[in-house]
Amino acid sequence: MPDQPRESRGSHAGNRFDRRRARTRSALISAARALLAEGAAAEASIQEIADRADVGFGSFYNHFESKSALFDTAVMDALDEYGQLIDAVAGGVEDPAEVFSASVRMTIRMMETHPELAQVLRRRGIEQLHADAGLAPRALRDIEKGVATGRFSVEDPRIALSAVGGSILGLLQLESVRPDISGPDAAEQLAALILRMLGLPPGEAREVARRPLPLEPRG
Amino acid sequence: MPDQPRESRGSHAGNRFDRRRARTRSALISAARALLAEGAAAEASIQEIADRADVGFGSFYNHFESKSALFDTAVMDALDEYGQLIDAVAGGVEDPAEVFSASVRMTIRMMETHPELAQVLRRRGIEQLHADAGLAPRALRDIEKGVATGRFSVEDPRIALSAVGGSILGLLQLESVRPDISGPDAAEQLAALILRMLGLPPGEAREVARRPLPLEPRG
DNA sequence: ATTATCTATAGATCTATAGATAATGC
DNA sequence: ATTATCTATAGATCTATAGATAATGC
Repeated sequence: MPDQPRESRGSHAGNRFDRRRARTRSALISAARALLAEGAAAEASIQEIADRADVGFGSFYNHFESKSALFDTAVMDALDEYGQLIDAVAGGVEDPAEVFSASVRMTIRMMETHPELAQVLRRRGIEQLHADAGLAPRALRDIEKGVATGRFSVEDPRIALSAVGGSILGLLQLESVRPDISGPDAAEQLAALILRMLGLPPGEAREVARRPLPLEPRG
Repeated sequence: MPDQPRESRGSHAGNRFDRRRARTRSALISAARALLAEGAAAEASIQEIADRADVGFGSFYNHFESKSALFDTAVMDALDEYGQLIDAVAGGVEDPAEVFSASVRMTIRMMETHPELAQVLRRRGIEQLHADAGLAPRALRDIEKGVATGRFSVEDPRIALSAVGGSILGLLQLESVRPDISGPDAAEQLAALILRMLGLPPGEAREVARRPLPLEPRG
């Protein structure tokens, strides 16, 4: 079991020991994220990870019990960051249709604005599609809200969540293998498809999908 | 490089040598498929795979150059079988909307009728979503056909394919983590959502999604 | 005689840990 | 004095191959 610092605080709190510790840990997570994004995670040895992080080999075990523990943490870390980016764009929006539209467009554009994050999402997102924490519960809540207000029309919101989330990951995959298909246009098309799926009339779906984004993505 | 049999024919053709060879190869692929379905593929050693296949360790190298070559083959093999099952159900259907409806419902029900196949599809399907062979080109063709006849309304058929395929994988994932959500009802709901996404009016989407399947799945 | 399979093993990793070193706290 | 990091390494895999064995062809 990795040692715990005497007091656990935010990453930049504590004394110099704590900060150094946090830096090492963060370097390992960053290296793991990069490997995840490259698809090289499965083959990477702990030695390679430590080298990438520019950290002594033994330090690994100060922070993680095993490789898979590190990669699990790195996935959660990436999805947390993803959630924050989405919140920054869609957080204050009232209309559930616009929330989804903005989230979808933002996510697809991440292939260019945040490529590493987008690759992690593409490769590992489906496993987290129904997690009890993170983005999924909020998306579910937004679907239910849309149903309650009559804007959406779906029977089981969890099924709709699966379909919405899966279709986003599908387009990330497409853009990943066909780099010629990309950019705002593909994102708007998908947003319109998803809004139709959720029950908006085609014309309205299209209109919402083309509204200006509430905030440009901030990196 | 694994040796080639003197003549390559179908799996049951040739002399007894060829058949024995084919049996060993097939046992390795089956073991790999089972491991893929269990999610244990990443950690499995060649020794474990050979043991599962009830095959001598060295035989592995008669057939595959590496573990990943075997797993790649096993994924293709599973998706081929998947394609055949889908063809059996949707092959003779004319209406593209009904083709998708039947394919979707059949795929979701595979969680019960063909669990191993469904798990492989769930874990590896997204990588094959835009392959040049297999199911993807046929689905793309059906989308284009639907657009040409006015039944579907989408801008870029490849984006629609991503969304359709991804949403199916999303529901497979949901059923995998929440076994209480399953069965024909979930499958019909997703089929209706997908048809709406492709441009059918909600009432019609629902009607098509509930038509009797052209053929019951045959195992 | 030919070919695939099987057994045994050398050599190459790779993981986990022990102990030394460096950085910081008090 | 305390704590994290780093270096070195023992022991445990794991892969790939060589050579023996078993099955089949002709």
